Amino acid sequence: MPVSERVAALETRRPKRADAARNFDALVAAGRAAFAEQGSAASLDDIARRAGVGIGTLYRNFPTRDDLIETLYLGEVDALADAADEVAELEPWAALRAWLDRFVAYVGTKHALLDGLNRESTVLGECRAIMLSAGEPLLVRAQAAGEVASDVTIGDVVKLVSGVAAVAYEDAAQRDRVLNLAINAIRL
Amino acid sequence: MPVSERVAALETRRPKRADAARNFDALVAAGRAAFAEQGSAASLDDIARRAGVGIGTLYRNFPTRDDLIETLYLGEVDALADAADEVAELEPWAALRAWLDRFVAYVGTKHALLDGLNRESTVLGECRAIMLSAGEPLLVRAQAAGEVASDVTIGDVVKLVSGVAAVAYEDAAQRDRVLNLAINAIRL
DNA sequence: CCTCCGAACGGAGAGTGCCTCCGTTTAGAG
DNA sequence: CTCTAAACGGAGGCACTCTCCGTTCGGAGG
Repeated sequence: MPVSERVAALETRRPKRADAARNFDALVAAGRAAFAEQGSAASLDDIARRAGVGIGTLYRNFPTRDDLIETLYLGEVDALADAADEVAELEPWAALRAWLDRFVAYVGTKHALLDGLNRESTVLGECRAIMLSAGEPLLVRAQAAGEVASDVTIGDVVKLVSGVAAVAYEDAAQRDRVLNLAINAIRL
Repeated sequence: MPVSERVAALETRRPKRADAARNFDALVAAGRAAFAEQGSAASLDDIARRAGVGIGTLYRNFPTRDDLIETLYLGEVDALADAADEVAELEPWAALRAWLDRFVAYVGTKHALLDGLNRESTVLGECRAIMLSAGEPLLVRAQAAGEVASDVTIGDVVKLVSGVAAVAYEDAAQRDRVLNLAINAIRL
């Protein structure tokens, strides 16, 4: 099943009545903005206010805080899966490396994604799986080209890189140094 | 200045009047227990209750939530600094590796420590510095023995390892695989 | 041993956030 | 245009953080 379909299958949340769909979209937009600004501590009351709907409406669409986060997360996973296609024409190692860099950059701005990566949840698990299957061909190709150890899995690589990407560094130079260290660790 | 003194210098919080000192200790013990059980979401009300003191007393000793966390953190840093001495007699690489393993194990159980590692704060900054100077000799020795690349700093190593230690893994095997990957990344 | 005062105590209450419940409104099918 | 099921939204209950201040008590001085 292609990625787009797998993502669509998870998007069953969006209601069909015109007003409800409008509110759903407003909530997602407000949620995205709030989490970007205030990190994972964003207040749901505040998100409802920004979206111009009552708190009740927020909770009807997203019964728990995690439900909302899951929906936001879905969009980000989607973007990451697209990135895997975009780098497909590069040389094997360069392609994998470029995707991982993209992953790191993405994770840096959207910190909520990282929290999600470690969280327990059916939807989030499926998201993780979607992302891993987007990256896997890149890893396999690099392994086939003899550039990466054959005993690492895409799951290992993502855990490694996401762990390193989550840390707060002194400065950009240290960040790059450590990130290089980590990514080169899988290289033969 | 030896580690014990640097730690002591940060312990100026503890009050001197008998009842106050008793309460301070009770709060620290309760805090340690609560954070161990419930993670970083532990409630301060609950901690005060466990310690058998009023919430007011908690706040007098620790004006903010972070003040309490800092104090708990201090004890953990202390333990890690001791660990560096304990492994000093091993071979250069083995000693560094053993200390990092200890670090990872510690961080695994006391998750609050990791949050602290990334947080902005004077006291926490000093704690970090204490921990780094405890680990540095081990790294330098391994570098002198030609076992570790000479251009990595102890700061880099700790960031790398703590990032990787913070991730939630599928199982212990994956955790070990990725951890090995990361630690061997600095090896020559 | 007693007095006394400033340090320490502790809990009521204000502020804020999460989430539920239910009376009111409204989209859109017939 | 009517009518009903779906959607709305905010008041209110509960939990937690933090402040404020009247009450208690440790321990120094007599």
